[in-house]
Amino acid sequence: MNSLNLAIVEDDPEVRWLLSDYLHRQPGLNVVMVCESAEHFLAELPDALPPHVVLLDLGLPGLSGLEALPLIKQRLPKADVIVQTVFEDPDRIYLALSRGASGYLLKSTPLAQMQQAISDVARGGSSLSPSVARRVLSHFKPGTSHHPAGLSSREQQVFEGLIDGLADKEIAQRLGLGLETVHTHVKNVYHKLRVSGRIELLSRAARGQL
Amino acid sequence: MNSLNLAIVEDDPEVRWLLSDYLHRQPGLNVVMVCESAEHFLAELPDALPPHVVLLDLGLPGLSGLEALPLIKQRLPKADVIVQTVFEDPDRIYLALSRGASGYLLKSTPLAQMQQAISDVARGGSSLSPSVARRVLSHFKPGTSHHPAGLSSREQQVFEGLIDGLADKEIAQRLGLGLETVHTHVKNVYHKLRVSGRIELLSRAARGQL
DNA sequence: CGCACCCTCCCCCAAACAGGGGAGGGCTTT
DNA sequence: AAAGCCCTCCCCTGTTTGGGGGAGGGTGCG
Repeated sequence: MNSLNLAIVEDDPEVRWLLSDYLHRQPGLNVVMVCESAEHFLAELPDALPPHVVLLDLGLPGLSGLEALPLIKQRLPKADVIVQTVFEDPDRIYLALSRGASGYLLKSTPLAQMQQAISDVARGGSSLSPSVARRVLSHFKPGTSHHPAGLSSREQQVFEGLIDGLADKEIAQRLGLGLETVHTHVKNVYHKLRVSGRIELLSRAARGQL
Repeated sequence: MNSLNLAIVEDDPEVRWLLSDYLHRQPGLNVVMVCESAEHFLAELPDALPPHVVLLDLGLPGLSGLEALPLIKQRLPKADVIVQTVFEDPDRIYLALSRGASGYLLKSTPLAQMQQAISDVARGGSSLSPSVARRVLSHFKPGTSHHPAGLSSREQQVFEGLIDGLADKEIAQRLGLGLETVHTHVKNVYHKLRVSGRIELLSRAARGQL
């Protein structure tokens, strides 16, 4: 059980060689598949030892890594997929993570850290390159994510109160305003964000659509 | 410019000594403050070289690290704070990250990785211990978050309707129930999740506390 | 069998919310 | 000076929520 089955999916022959060569020599690591495309990987899956960890390049020709991810997770629900790429844009990161990637490493990652990441995910952890982690964390900072455009500064404050689940009355107290004033701002916020009310607003916020 | 000013806030004398001793010897690292409490740290800030990175223990007596974090970020907006703790619970992680932590390391982290983390954040990255990263990533998977325990199956369905921002009437239609029935389920969901109503429920969901 | 739990539906009522209107004062831009 | 936006407050109404009660039928367990 100490042997960890690893699959590598990477189109660049040189990188593929480097990776498989290095990782193959690591004790406890068993490189069971080395594929040049997601299609090959999926096709060869039934014939190979099921991998515990898949190292997946995002920039693949044909079926991209992003498209392949859900398919892989579907076939191997228990496997951990580490995504490896040069791309650092928030969209790709978000998509990869929401599709079940257990790690997101940039191609600049040294081989030793790559190996570390593999054993981290195998132990039930996750691994992110520092700059990727920074982007992920910025999602959690209220100041960064909750910034709908087009709202006046007062409306921003009222909006934050709404997100915090406060009643109009409480927002009024927090901001030192009259209830009716808050009511007006709230109505304007609804119009500008084109929601029908608090509940739709919060529901969208809960699902990251704001 | 190559010298990185570091502050350490840690109540355990032994850990404090270990950290400061090790980090002090690293080239390019300049340990400018070593404090046993957040209060000391804040008090001594004006007299010291402003740190670029703060290593902050969460389990401090008096002002906890979680409480101190916003204060530190307020005084040193450009500094990166790495939180260090034994705690691995989602609430604490979420709070620390939303209050601006640039890293979240468990106390089990080896000193060498600690140093790596410090230079990572100094370069504009972030660093998370693998198990923490896993929890953070699970936030991005839609399927994982919406599964509150203790709800009956009907209540689960009603709960999903609530998250989707539906009114009782709409939930009733979706599930083919009477309005009053939905009303009852909704009330039970509130009680079980201990929220005062839809708005608190959605507000918590929006902030990942559910 | 009794008990607990769930699902279903009903009544009542106070509070909050949504949406519509208006109105005065300030501020910048044209 | 006029127009436009923002902030402040007030009026009205109907609908929705939230919280309390009860009640009948189902299922499962000891």
